[in-house]
Amino acid sequence: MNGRYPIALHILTLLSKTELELMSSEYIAGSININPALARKEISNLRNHGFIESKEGKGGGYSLAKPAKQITLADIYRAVKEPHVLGLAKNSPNPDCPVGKQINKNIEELYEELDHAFLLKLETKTLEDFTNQFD
Amino acid sequence: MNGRYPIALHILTLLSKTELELMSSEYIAGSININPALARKEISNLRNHGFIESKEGKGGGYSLAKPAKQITLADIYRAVKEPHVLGLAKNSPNPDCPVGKQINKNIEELYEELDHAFLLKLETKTLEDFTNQFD
DNA sequence: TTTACTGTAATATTTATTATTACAGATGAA
DNA sequence: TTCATCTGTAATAATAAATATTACAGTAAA
Repeated sequence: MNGRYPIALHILTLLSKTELELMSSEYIAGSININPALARKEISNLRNHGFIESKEGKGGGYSLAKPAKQITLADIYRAVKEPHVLGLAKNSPNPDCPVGKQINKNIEELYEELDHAFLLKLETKTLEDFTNQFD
Repeated sequence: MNGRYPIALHILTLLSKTELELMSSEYIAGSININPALARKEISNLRNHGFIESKEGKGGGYSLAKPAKQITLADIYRAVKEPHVLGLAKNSPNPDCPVGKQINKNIEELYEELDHAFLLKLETKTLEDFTNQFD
């Protein structure tokens, strides 16, 4: 997996911690130490998932769209997730091999189960729980 | 994450399924549909972790080093794993930001807990369980 | 001593991720 | 109205990671 999950978590933590009305993408990007355009891209995704509200124009910026207590870490995961927690090989296994011809189905089933267990754990934690760990 | 986990699982499934004494890297690579050198590289890693035995020279090849029942999917995960199930950002967050200066510690703690829960689930499944799903 | 394997390194290629640049559109304020 | 400041998004470039390829030394059986 790539760095999208920690970045999303960072963004949402910032928004849940600020007393300011709106926070700019420049400040957010500066805190994470990434490019503002990249920050806006991830923010845009999080906004589409209903976590963030934005206001355009001068004095615009971002804020949480709902209380941190109502956002679980599983919700955030689903907003940025890869197809599966464990990686997928992009090869097409050999259909003439007894193992090759069945392995994709069996891996798929295993992964479904693992993803489910993983989300169950993430479900128990809210953004508020996470941000409460900060001073 | 990348395709190493499914590849490792594929290799070990093949070895647990074959009645042949030794299986060649060429056959293994052919079943997965990857390059033999890449297969040998992952095999080499799995051998270092005690899952596979190899024999060099003419008529050489690979076999399981211990019964599939004694290998859990968690063992395999640990042999190929990334630092964490969820991705890490490689950026250094801004130390002048109250959130930025603490987030790495808090993410690290979260990830430890998630990895632990994830491994607990993988621990319940053996390679034998997985290979039993094949005809 | 030839043949068929593994072991491993070096290199090339491809793909994925991240960064950069650019600019249209929105909004508030002078 | 017009300027300044912000978001939204696309296009492109740069970098990094994953994978493929090639090569060949070492080993062991026939």
